[in-house]
Amino acid sequence: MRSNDRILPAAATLFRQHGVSGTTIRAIAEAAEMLPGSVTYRYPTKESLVVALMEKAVAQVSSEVLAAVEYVQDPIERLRLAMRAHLRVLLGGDDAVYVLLFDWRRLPAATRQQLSSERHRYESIWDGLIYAAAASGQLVPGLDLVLVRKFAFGAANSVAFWYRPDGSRTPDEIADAFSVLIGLGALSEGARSPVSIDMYREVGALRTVMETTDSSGDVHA
Amino acid sequence: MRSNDRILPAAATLFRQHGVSGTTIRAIAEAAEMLPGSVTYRYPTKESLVVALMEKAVAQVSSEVLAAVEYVQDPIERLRLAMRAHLRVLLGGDDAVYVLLFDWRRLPAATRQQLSSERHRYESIWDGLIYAAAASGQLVPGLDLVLVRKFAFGAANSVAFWYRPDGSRTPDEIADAFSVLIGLGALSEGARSPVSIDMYREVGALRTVMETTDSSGDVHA
Amino acid sequence: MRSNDRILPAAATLFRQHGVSGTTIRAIAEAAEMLPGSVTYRYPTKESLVVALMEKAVAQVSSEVLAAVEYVQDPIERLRLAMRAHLRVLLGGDDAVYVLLFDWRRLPAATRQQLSSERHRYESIWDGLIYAAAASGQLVPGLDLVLVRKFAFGAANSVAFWYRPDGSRTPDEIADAFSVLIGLGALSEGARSPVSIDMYREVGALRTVMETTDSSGDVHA
Amino acid sequence: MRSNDRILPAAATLFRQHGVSGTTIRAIAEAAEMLPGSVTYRYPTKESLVVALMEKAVAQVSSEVLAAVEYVQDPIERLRLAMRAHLRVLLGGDDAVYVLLFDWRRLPAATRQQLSSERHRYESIWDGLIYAAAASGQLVPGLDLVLVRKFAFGAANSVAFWYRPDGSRTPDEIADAFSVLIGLGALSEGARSPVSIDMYREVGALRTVMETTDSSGDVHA
DNA sequence: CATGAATGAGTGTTCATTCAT
DNA sequence: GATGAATGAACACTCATTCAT
Repeated sequence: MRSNDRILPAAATLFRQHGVSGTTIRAIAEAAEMLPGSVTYRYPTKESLVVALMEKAVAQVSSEVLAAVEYVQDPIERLRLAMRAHLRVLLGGDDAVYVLLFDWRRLPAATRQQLSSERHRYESIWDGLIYAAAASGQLVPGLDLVLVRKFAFGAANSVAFWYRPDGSRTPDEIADAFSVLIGLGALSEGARSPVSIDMYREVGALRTVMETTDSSGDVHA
Repeated sequence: MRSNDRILPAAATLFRQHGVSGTTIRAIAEAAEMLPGSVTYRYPTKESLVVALMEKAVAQVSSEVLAAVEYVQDPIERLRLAMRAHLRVLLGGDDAVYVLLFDWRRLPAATRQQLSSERHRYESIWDGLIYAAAASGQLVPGLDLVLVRKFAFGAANSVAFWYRPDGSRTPDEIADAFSVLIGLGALSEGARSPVSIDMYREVGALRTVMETTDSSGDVHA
Repeated sequence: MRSNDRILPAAATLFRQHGVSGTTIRAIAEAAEMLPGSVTYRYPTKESLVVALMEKAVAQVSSEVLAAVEYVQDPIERLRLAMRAHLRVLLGGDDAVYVLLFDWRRLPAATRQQLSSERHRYESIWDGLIYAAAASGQLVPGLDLVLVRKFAFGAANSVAFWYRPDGSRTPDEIADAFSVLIGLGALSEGARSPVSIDMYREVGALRTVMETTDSSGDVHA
Repeated sequence: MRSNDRILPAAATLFRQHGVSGTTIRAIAEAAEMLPGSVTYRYPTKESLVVALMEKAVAQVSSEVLAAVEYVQDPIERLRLAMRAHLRVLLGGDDAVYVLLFDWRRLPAATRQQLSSERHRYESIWDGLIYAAAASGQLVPGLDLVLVRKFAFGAANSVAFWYRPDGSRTPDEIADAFSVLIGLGALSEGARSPVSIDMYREVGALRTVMETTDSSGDVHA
């Protein structure tokens, strides 16, 4: 039980960096300061390691999101807090969540099946939040809620591609901005007033910012 | 000159399904109805295949987006049409774009460097579109354009995770729905919610809907 | 620890027969009654195998030569005994020394560098022996010692090309004959010509003799 | 017939540097500024290339040695001139001879058989020279002539390992020194007079010389 | 004559996994 | 619990050779 603590984080970090199939048991063992045989001793197959990692990740993000909205009633506020919690976990340094996000599609079908109940539990949480917000009439009317949900998650999870801890915005600030975009259709509100000169500057700086954040390997294409 | 045509699509499809490191040259050769040595004859290394694929992908998506906006003046309409073109290419069956999107981060740094100029060219197209929209005064002033852009691309690209050609919505409908969500255009018919709010009463029902669209292996956790 | 003992001799024998680049890891594994992966497990690269082999060879020939001259004072006798020891090791069945001799030039420069200190140590032994003989005044003065040394080693090492264990002369006899040729010692029995000058009258007869000793694949062209 | 001129020298040079099995048809083609298929067009197999090369080499060295001794009668002088001619060809830049020397043992038995008549013709030349010298009574008495011959060739051919065109001795000078050592048993002659101080200097310099000549990849062990 | 696309056997090496210790 | 030697299938890649053009 002791070295378990070392294997899982080491595997998560490597999986995040190189993907599951791009990571070797040897590399995990080395990062965990063990021998390959010892890793296999605890996790008989590579897949079992992935499963353990994903179970841990979904449990963590679920509990964090639930805790965040626990004492709040307003549906929109609940969505906002949930988004904050989701991004906090995603960006907060736990590499396990990345694996859950970006290697899920490439897991063998059998493994996906095995993990689906945990994932469904987390998705149900969000389903409830979105349903409640829609039922309260505070979301963009007329849109397919399923589509809204997919867009929201896609955008939120893609933050992991470009977020850098030393950047200018905190996870909470990013989450709040996204909540506005999802929940209010913000761009459509208000008059089509001319933009200020300041905005030009910002757009002019856009490329520069992208160059900077891009060094982490992100693709915005 | 003849088999070149077969290698690239075969590789793209397999890369999309299993990732670059999860795809073997042998598998590509088999899919292209060749021998492994013949694949290596044309693309001396696996990486050169990836590079060729990405170059093709970015060239294609660039030209499609440029063509889509060519004869349109209104900046908002241009953005909306660009999003349509982007999603059309992304979802339209050319697996190469998937690779560009989802394996970029795991490419060796040297390879990324090699491709970065092409990618930047495409990103510049979007920068120009966004800049023009902002300059025309048709966007809500005061918004963080960088975040809006990241949100939009994250959401748009994530469609690739769950889109299925046999689904109920075309790429254009999805693109329009997204444009509406972020306030750029009118709601197209297909993007309207096919179900009433009443349907969502039971969260359990929502889950069923998701399972259907999700079976492609997407994870929104 | 167990199979290590089998890999090195197997590799030495094959390297000697087919050269380093003409020998496959698979062939070595087969000769050592293992699987290719097991050979690579112990010697991660082919080159590391060559290095290990050469290190072993030079250590062995060094210690044998040093042991042979240990209790002898006369510089000429020391040279004669050293030549005996050198040929004994070279011809004595340890194929590793062959590799050291005949594949050295084709090793990658980096590998040669890695091994050069060991080789130099052995060469220094001979330098010392030659220097002492010269200093004792027992060599013909005025000779180019450098050329003598090169001649001696060239001739001695070339014995490996044609020597056969089942031949009529022992390594010691060959060594003594060479010592006589270059004026270092008395003629041993075995090195005396087994045939009279008369036998050479017919050059055709000489050819027959050569063919017999030459069948190991030597070329004197 | 035109590009033949390019293939053979290119192959010889590469064979010398990396050995026959260490040289690829691709590399030869590249050095000859052709394509791999074009090399195979002229020499259907790699082995046929080796055979052509060796035939050329042995023809050349044979004719040069025969020409050198043509008008000379004295057996010892004939040996000396033959050694000069042999070394001149060996060191004179024609890489083909190297192949004949150092890869002969590793040729397939069938190929060796195919070339043996040419080789035998050259060896017979030397057999005649040595026999005549022995019959004239001018060689070291009592030694096995076959052994003398083997030593002489071994020493002479090993010069190729360390000779450098920019060195301090010409091929002819080296050949003459070797002729003395073979033909006269020079070291045994004369009184055992003390060596001069100059000789110490020379021996002291031995190591330095070796270091220098060694950079070509020679091993004297 | 020469090309170069294609082959298929083979290369050195990797890797998840097993198992005796 | 943990080790590390050993496995054997698989991997990316190489290579001499073939052959239609």
